[in-house]
Amino acid sequence: MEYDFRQIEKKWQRTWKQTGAYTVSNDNDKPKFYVLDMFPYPSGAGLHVGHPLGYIASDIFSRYKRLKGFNVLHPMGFDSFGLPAEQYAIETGQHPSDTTEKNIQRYHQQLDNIGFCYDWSREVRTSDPSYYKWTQYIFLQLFDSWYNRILQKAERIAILTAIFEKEGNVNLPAPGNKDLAFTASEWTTYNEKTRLNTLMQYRLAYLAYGEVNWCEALGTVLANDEVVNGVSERGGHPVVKKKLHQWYLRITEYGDRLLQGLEQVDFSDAMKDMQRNWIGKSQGAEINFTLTPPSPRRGEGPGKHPYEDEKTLISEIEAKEKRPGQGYADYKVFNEMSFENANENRANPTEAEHVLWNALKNKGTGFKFRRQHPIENYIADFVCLNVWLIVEIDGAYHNRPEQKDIDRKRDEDLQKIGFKTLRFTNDRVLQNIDGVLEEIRKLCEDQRSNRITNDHTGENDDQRQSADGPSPLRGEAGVRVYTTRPDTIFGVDFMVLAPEHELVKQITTADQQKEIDDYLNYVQTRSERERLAEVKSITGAFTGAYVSNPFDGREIPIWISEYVLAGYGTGAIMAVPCGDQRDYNFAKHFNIPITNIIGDAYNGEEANPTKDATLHNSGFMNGLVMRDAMPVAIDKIEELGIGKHQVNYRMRDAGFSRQRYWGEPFPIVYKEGIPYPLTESDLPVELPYVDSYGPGPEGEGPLANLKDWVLLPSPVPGEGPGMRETNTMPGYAGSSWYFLRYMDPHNQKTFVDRKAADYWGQVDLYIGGTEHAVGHLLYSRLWTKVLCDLGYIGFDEPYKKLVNQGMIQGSSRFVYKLVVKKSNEDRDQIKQRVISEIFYSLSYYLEFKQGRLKDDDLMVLLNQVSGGKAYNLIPRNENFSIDIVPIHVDVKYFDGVELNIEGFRKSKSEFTEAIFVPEKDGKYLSGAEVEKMSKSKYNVVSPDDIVERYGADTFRMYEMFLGPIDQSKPWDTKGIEGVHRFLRKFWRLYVDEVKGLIVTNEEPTPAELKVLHRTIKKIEDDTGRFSFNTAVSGFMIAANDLADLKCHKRAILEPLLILITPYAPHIAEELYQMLVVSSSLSPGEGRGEVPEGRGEVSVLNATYPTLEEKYLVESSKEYPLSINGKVRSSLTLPLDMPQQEVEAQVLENDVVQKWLDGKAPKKIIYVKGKMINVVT
RNA sequence: GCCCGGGUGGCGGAAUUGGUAGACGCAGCAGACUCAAAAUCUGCCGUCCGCAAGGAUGUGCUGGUUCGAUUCCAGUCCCGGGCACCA
Repeated sequence: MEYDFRQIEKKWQRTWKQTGAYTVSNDNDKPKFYVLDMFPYPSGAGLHVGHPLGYIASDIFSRYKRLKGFNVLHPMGFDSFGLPAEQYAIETGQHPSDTTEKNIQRYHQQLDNIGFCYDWSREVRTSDPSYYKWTQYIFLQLFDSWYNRILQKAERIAILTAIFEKEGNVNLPAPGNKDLAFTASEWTTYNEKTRLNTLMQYRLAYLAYGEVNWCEALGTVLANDEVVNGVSERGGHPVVKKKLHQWYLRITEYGDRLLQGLEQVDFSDAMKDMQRNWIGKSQGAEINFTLTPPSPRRGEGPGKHPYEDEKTLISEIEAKEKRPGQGYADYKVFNEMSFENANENRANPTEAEHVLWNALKNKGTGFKFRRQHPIENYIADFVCLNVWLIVEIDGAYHNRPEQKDIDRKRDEDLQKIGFKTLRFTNDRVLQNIDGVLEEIRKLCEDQRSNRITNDHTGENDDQRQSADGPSPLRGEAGVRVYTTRPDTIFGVDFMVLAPEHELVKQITTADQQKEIDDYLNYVQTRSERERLAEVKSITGAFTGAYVSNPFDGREIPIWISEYVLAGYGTGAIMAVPCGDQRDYNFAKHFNIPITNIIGDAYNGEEANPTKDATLHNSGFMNGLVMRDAMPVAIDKIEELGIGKHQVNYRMRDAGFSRQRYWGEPFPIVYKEGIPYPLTESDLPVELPYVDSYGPGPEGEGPLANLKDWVLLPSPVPGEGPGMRETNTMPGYAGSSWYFLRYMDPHNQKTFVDRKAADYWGQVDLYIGGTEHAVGHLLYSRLWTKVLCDLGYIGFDEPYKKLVNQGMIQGSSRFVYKLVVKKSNEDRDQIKQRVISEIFYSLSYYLEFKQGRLKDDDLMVLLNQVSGGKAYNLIPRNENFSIDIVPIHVDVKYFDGVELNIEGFRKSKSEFTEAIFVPEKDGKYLSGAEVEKMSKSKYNVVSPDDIVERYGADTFRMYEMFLGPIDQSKPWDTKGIEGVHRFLRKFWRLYVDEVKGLIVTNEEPTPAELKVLHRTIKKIEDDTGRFSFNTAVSGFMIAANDLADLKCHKRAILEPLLILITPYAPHIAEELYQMLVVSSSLSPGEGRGEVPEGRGEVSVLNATYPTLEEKYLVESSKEYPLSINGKVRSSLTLPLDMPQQEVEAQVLENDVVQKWLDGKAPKKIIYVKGKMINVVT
């Protein structure tokens, strides 16, 4: 009886399906084990042989664990929302749900062919409303949560509002806006809109107006990890920054926990490093350097204020006003004098100011005002810092046209910083103080709402990176920097601001204005891509302004440069050229003198970023090692009140909206611009069916075109109309929690029952590719932590162990085509002309490229194979030259590297008449190269073809045999023969072609038992450590040994079947059934066909054989006998022989005597059970 | 540039704690069976010298530690992956 894998595999796949062999119960006494694959996106191309690698590994492990007595959950599903289906829909007009369904069918079939043990009754599809209902539900939970930094966990919004009512937000600075501050009583005065806007600054899923990665070609925004080198990860389209209203997940709040969680999970170091890198936590200090007034000493003269010329005018007016000096103060350039002026003015208010102040100071508006308060370059009459509102009272001179310009400029300047100015005339204040107050109050409220909502400015939004609450000193004049090296503060030689930094326009001196403007222009004209593509060049400009070093008072010039990013830290750095290479390069380029604070450690030619040098020129820190100086510096900085210890993260909050159709709709409705969550009973918000997938108006998604769907007459009974959110969720939404749904896939009440979640718990083994290191894995970890904090599940890391499978690369094949070029023309104009399809075999190509074959030689060869027609085929004259170029050919036309010429001829009409110049032995050989498997390289191998030709068991074992699971390796179809031969050999241990089953009940010999138990040990060890390739070789060795021993004994062969079941389940089941139905055997007796439908006894549920060490115990060992470390001979000795006797035996050995040549050895090294070495 | 991996026959790879380098398989060569083919089986298979016995050499390169190094240490080159002006 032959090994008929086709019939066997089909039969058992059918049987297992019928008997529900893979159905898993949540109610089981056995210990649980959860094995998960990263579920696939069902693409139109189907699976290639690279995809199942991880699935096979997890399948083997699942089956192994099941045989070892575990209740194993091993599910599969589809990540079926996503861009490609939509792109395909745009191109072909087919609805994504149709193509997705079709693709899933195909995947199903392909996966089933390979014989995986998935419990398909638990299948999930992220695009199925019954699934995404719960994705939407979890989104609502994120929306209804905030991160309590004190308790380090997510809590419900209701808890937050309760706290606000009690104590305002003094202890809970808003992560979305660190300048937001209000008291309990202020909170109680807030209207609904203000409250909701305030809460939005805390929610874990929040809406904000911010800079996003906009991809025009895809018509959507992309998350940071979906942008690679300034272009989209999918498709490589350009990505630009754009400001849009977007949903975000506040992942930055979880930065620390995501970092700490890595300590508890078993991921590869590379994977952990990638995540740590992405999170990018750094410790340092934020320091404020105060601006120094322009000083004549520097020979630049005082910075000339644009309105200095107005002095005459002013004095004129002053004479008429009641208070001399006041007018001038308005335009005074900011310096220390401002404070004096302010104090002076407070003492001398005008009458109108006095009246208004009395009304404002006892909170007549409900908002706190200050008077005569310096703000940047100006002094405001009245200001409410909470809502950024300035109130000015204007005297008569403000009516003059010149003054109006000045006022407008002033208002604009303040507007740029964020202040709104409200102006009243003296008369109005004096005549209608109540009306003025009401107007101020109203504007305050508006300002408050606006400020709360509009503060998410994407990349410029530094508050989202700082976990430590509000930063000091806003509005105080100075340059705030973030540094990880406060110990180097005495080495600061200049400051650098990002070009976009808000201070730039305020501090630039008149002299430097042009230079700065030119530089800003230059920066603006450069796209993101240019900046990235360009080799780092040193550019920058000097602002003309200075700060002083708080420790030694040194004046430090302020520069701007592209190399400082607006989006990280404070957007400004203190440059220490002796310790930072970029600062060094910048200093050299612009001739800025460098201060050395590390003595000999600095060689003057490059920066030295060491932390181990001793500090010089560093005031009170002199003599300290830098590493130790850091806390000293921070303490001092905090003591002086000029800064504080600060933790920064590189990671940004995750954008959560896409302007696409094929994704989860948001369960959100807008009323008067405010987003409201729908209730659970409104879920799922089903994705409406559309016919066109074009973008909506103003960067909105396709859903915005569905007016009927968008407009809700009355979202909540008894309330006004609302508009649906038209964005959809990104690809990672559904995949962030799918592992939970498998545990309880049909639950209608909740996304996973707590009992089911408690039973299955963490995924014990997760297998997938490294490409999800910072995307899916990080988001999935975040969701798990939130759901754990909120009490839905009892663990906060989803995946206990992660194994990354490597890529299977394609092996491309080339043929070498002759082309004729016109050679006497410009390079660009060379016209390639194909006279006929002529292909040279590999060796000619190589020799031609090495110059060992010339054009004429090629012609001679061609003449031979074409029967003397070469010169008819290729018209030759001196204007032409010939060349050979490699072209990709589909691997299916090759047997190894030999071309199947007939098959190739048939593949395309132009090849039918092709001429081949073969090697001397008549074979046409191709070139081969290892490349990524892809359609365009014609090197894709489909698992379907392989399974059809060799069977699923062979395919499974071969994929494992290729090499270590986590390594990338090329596919080589030829090599599969070896594994297939092995399985046939394995089969022949049990079944004879003629006699049928030949398994006997004879007693096994010690040698046979040794083979079995050695194999048990090997397979258990190797499977346990995911070394599947060596396990397969272990099976081969066992089969070879047993065949040599002519062993056909049931006592050996039955346990062996169970061992191989995880790897090759079909053949194992077939043979097992034969053995089971023939319980008493004599030689030659055996059943042939095994009937279908026998589910009650199955090798899938057999008991795993137990290793018995006693069969492996050896009494003697053949030792390698080496002399001076080189093996010269071997010597078999009993293992229990004492050392002295061993040494005596060794000395008697002929080979040893020969090498000793009569001399006594210096030493004999004897390692019991390992080796013997004689040292002469 | 920084951070991780990795360099072993013609090829995929093995050597789990420092102890016989090249398991297992592919490809190749020689042979058996066969009218023939397929299938199967046997032998050889890192390189160099040698008929052989045997010897020399050999895990990217240069050193070191050790009785003994693919394995540990230092330096260096190359390949792959990740991050990339992150202060």
